[in-house]
Amino acid sequence: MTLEEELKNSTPIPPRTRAVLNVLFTASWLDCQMNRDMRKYGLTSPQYNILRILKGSRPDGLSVLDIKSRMIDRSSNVSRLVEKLREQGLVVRTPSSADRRMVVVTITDSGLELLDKIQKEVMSNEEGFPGTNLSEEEMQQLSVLLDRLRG
Amino acid sequence: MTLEEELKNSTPIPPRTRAVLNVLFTASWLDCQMNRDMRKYGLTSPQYNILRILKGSRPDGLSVLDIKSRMIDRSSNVSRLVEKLREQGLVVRTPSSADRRMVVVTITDSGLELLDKIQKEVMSNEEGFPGTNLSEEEMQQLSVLLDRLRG
DNA sequence: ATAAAATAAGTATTAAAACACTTAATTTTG
DNA sequence: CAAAATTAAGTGTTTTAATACTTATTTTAT
Repeated sequence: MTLEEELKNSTPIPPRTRAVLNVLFTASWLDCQMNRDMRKYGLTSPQYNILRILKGSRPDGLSVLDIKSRMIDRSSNVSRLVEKLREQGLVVRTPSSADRRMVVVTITDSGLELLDKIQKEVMSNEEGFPGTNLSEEEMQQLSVLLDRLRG
Repeated sequence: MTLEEELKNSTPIPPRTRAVLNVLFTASWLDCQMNRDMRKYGLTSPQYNILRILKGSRPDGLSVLDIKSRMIDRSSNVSRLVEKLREQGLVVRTPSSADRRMVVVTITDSGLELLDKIQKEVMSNEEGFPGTNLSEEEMQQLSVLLDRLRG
């Protein structure tokens, strides 16, 4: 379905505007799917995002600011999101002894298990996620265009 | 700047995941810019979106549900957004005589003026918006890939 | 014609985002 | 070394989003 069909637009949209709207619309569509999928596991999509980041920085963990700088949506309030994850036992907060302002956040075994389970069940599910619509090369091409769009 | 640089990712991300993250990240970046620009005019980005939709459906206007179906972010609460716009005199709500459940929303002259002003000042501003980073063909190519990604 | 189902809009409530502000610790500078 | 500036994390407050629910109207089915 093209963007014009999705947005029921009668008049054709100029290419640049169309590309911008399409990025926004596709992201909203993806986020909606992700939130729906994550919900089953008691997570929101930014919470999932944090777990994914922390998995990649094992076993050291990351400070709150480091997490923030790696997040997709940088306007998120990381302190509160981390606290929610901590309540569920998915991460641990360790005050840093080197710099006592800092707190190092680490993913727990339980958090890793949940993340692996989600990635196994959801991300690899062809229906639940953008699957075989684009080839691997086209996926790469898409990323190149997006990287360049941002300048 | 590539996504890996933006997200400070040490390990390379597989193409499919990278494309998905890239769409989400780029959209967040765009939305952030839009919100910053719209703010000067007393609008949020979904409010701007509604004005843009209503401009395209002059002079008939649209029902609340029709607006919703044309919006980028379909989870928005259109009733309340329309009410905000009405308070600012940018749209008018007219109860439909054919179906008294329906309300037809129309953009006012004042709304049109504001929209034109924004599009003139912001959207055409090369700095303020994704400008010449991609050629027109590449913009089209990007849209084609995104349309296909959604299936 | 009437009861049941469906639809449109709006609202109430809860959860989350946005934004500025506070506190505590560290670094810089004079 | 001490005061000022900077940095890290967290909190308070106001908006906004998400979800389910309510009301009014219209359509469908009996």
